[in-house]
Amino acid sequence: MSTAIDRSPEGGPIPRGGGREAIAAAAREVFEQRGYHGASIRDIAKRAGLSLSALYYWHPSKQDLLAALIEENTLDYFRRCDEALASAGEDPADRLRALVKATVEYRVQRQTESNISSREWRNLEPSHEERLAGLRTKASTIWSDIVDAGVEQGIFRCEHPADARRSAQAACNAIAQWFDPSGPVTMEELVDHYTRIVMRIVDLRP
Amino acid sequence: MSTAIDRSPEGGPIPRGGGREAIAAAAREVFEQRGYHGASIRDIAKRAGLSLSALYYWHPSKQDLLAALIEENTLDYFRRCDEALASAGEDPADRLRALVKATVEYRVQRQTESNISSREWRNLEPSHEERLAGLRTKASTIWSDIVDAGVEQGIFRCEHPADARRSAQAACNAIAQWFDPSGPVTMEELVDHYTRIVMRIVDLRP
Amino acid sequence: MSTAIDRSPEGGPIPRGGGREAIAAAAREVFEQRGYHGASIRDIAKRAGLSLSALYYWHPSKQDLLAALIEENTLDYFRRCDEALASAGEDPADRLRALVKATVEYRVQRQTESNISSREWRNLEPSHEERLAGLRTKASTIWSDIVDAGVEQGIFRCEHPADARRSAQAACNAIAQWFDPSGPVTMEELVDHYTRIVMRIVDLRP
Amino acid sequence: MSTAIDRSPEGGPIPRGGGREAIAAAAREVFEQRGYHGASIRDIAKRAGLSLSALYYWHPSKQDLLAALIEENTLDYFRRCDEALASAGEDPADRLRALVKATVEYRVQRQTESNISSREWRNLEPSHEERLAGLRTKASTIWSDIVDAGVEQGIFRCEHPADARRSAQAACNAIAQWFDPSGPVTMEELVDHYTRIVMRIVDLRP
DNA sequence: GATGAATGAGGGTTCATTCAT
DNA sequence: AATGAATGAACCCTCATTCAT
Repeated sequence: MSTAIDRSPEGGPIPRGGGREAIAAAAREVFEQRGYHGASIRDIAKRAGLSLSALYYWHPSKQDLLAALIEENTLDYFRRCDEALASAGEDPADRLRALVKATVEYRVQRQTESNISSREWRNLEPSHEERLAGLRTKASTIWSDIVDAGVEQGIFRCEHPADARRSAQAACNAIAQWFDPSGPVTMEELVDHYTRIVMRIVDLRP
Repeated sequence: MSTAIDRSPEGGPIPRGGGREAIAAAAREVFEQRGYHGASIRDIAKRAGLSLSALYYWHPSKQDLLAALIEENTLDYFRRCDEALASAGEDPADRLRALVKATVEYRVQRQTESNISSREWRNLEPSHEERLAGLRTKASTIWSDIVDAGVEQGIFRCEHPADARRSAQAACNAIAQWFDPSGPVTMEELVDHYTRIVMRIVDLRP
Repeated sequence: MSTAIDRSPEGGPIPRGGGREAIAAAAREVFEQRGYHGASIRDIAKRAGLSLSALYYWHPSKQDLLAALIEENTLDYFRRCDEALASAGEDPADRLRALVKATVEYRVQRQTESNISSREWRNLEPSHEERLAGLRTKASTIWSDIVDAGVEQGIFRCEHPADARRSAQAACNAIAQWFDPSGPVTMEELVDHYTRIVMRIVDLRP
Repeated sequence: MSTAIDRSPEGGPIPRGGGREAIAAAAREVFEQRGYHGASIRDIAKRAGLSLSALYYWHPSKQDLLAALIEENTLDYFRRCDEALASAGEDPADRLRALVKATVEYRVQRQTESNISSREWRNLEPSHEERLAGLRTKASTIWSDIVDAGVEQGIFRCEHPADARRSAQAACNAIAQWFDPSGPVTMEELVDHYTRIVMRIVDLRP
């Protein structure tokens, strides 16, 4: 239901807290809907219920805002992965199941953040890209470490672990693009489906 | 027919044949590098070695240019798919192998076009989006028809065909994002790898 | 007399010619009146009777506009000096008289340009400053060459040629700041007065 | 009394005594380096080591800050002139020597202040300009009174006292623009040089 | 087929200033 | 005596687009 204030085409205004977080929340939505270059800083400010200049009080530039968002999202995802893996034991199959579960859940619960992170990396300027390069690497190694271990131990029989890893990641990441929270599929079901798919991709034999 | 050679990855205008194709070629590169909103019509004209107004002689607007590109790319991809499927027989496994082959080859040979199509659909304005909606649908059904047939016939044993189809597509489409033509992997190897992966995703049992 | 169009607080609009020169003329006036940082590119466009974007069609930036103006002014001044000196013979006293005449006339006839050049050098960004550094040097040497020659030949008896040169230049340059074209003093008188003063500064003895 | 030491030519906040003077010192530097319109009140606050709002506690606006600075500088200069003239006797030549000495010393010792005063008068808004108009006048009459007296008494033989006065002032004032405290010329030498030059400008005959 | 010149809207950003605390 | 947070106006500049030629 739209409010009297014309600031939000859908979902109502977002007065979730003081400046900094209100802006971040608004930026997440606008960046997701319009993309980095299609998003105007004025839209973000309006959506946040703040003036244009207030935005600059909290964030030095549109770029920094994007970089901050991406960094925050990525760290949040890693935190979830690390927690899941910490209680997953040593077995590569168990670890991979935990990683798939953490990833699918993140893609579903943090759909907006997932889409921003995957689409807008390319719009980071060199300085930020370099600063965050380590995160990109980790996003790959967190998967390949497990897949490689499983292959080494003979648990996963896929012949091309690199492509298997890329396929598994691509499949899980794509969820954020099409998942409809109001649709019939639950997150638990998705976790189940994608766990099976990924296990077949790496060719786990029982 | 445009060749693989007429691509200049960085800098320098492209004094290809006549206006229309020069503009399309330039637009492909600029849209891929900067994204639709990040790309300026001036950049495209400059890259095409033409004046700004010449561009408007051939294309009525930036939007139309994008829509034309996406449509062209998609039709090209479908042509390849249709050809491959025409000579593939009736067996769902054979047909899926043919589709994977056509898709992987397209992602490798038409990397730029692939990336534009997947990234920039969202920047089509409603009128164009509606006009091209059928293409989007076909991009799914071309896969799901085969997967569903295979499942029905008991050839593919995957329990969740919709998710299997999405995973297979996501895996193949992602190739355009990371493939490095100067890297060690050949297209033929990729076709082989991804065929195996997709067959495992749909759970083909020999 | 002000016109119906509200674009010029004084002096009426300046439709002296096509884009480029109209802008330069407007920029000269606005830069002189408000200084570089105090001048807004919008004011300049309005004064030139053009849109804001037309200005950018002709000049890539406010900085370039300033640099172009300064360069143009300075070259114009040097042209006058060179002509005057070319027909002045070898005698340092004659040459200095010619230089004073050329300078005073330029300060009077090109008052606006003179003031911009002297005040706004400091607002040139490094790249432009470096490019134009040679002009700055010449503006000094054109004077000091003559003064030094006169001192060497015993014609000028001033003990401190460097300070004499600086004083003479400062005196002549200041004219542009206070000269009132509607006042009682004519340019010819000024040339006469300042010639005498400069001759005394370098201590010419008859 | 402020000393010559409390000047930090580049960078670093200035944690001098209390707010008011810290701000004035910072403003002097920033106004000199960037000019009134090029200077930002934020730069000044930062340089003063204070918050933006603290600056507004002490000075009601950027304009007032500029006016206060100019007034202070000018009064300081006049104080020095008056002291010098008070102990100079009645002879116009002696008085002129004293004025040159006081002026050159001020231009050298208060280079920043000199440059602000000469460059930024034009950026005073009408109300302040009117209030300080008397100071501008005095800056002229303090020189012309002496020159005129000398001419009347037949001590100075220059034919055009007004231009002589302007030239002398321009020569002395320019010192602040080029003087390099780390250079080879001492202030005492400069006083000597410029005294001779001014005496020749007014055509003192021994 | 193609151009040079121009435009109005909007881009990101900085400004001097204010106000509750 | 000083601050952090916020504002509206204005900044320089770039955008997609148009139009007479």
